Amino acid sequence: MSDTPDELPAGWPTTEAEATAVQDELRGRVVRDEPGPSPDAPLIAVGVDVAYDDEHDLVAAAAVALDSDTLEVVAEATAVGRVAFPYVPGLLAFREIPTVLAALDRLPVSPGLVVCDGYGLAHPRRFGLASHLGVLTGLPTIGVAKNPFTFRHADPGPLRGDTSPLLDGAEEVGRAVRTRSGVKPVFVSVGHRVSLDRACAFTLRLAREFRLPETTRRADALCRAALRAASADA
DNA sequence: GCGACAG
DNA sequence: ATCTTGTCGC
Repeated sequence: MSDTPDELPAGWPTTEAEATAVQDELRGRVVRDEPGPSPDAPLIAVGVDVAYDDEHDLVAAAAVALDSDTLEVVAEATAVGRVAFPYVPGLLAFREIPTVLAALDRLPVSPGLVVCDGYGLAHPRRFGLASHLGVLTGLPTIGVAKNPFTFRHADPGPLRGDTSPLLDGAEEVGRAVRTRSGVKPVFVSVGHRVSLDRACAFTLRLAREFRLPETTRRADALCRAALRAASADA
C-alpha cells in the first residue's frame, strides 16, 4: 500500500549549467519586501523534508502541518519520487523540490508558512532551496539550516534567543540563531515573502524544547518512515 | 590551482 | 543526506 514514484517534471534541469541558469532566471521573482505573517498569531506552519535511498534511486518527501501555537499536528502528507539531480552544493533545490511539491499538493490544508531544511537568501546566487520553493508555490517560506554554508558568522551569545548575522560584506543575508542555551545554533534565512526578523521569530516559536523547529523534526521523522516503506517493496 | 561546501 | 555501537545523561 505504498506510493508509486512520481515522474520528474518535464524539462527539469539535467546539468549544473542549466540549473544555475534557472536560478538566475527565477531569482528576480523572490518577494523580499513583505514582512510576512505575524509570528504572534496562530497559523499553520508546514515543515518539509526529504530522505534518500540512492540504492533504489528513491526520494521520499514529507510535509507536516502544525498549529504554530500548540505545535499539534494538523495534517501530514508524503510523496515518493526518483532522484532528480545529484547533490551539488548550491543546487540542492533541484534534488529536493519535485518530491516536496508532490507532498505539498497532497496536504489537505493551506500553509501559512513553509519551513525548509537549508537556506534561502544566504546562498551563493541568493536563491537557495527556501527561495526556490517560495517562488514556485507563492507561499511564505523560510530556511532553517543545521550547518553553516556560504557566509561567515560570529558565534552568537550562549543563551536561547541570541543571534549573530550571516554577512555578505555589509549585507545581512541570514542569522545564526541559538534556539537552546549552550547548544549550537541553527542558521536562518529568508525564503519568500517573510522578513528576516519574522523568520527568526518563527524559528524560536517553533523550536521550544529542541534545537530544531518542531516542523522540521516532524517532517524528518515522516519522510524517513515513508522512505522505509517505499524501499521495502521496491 | 587548492580547499570548502545546505542536504 | 547516509553509513553505524556504544555511551553519557535527564
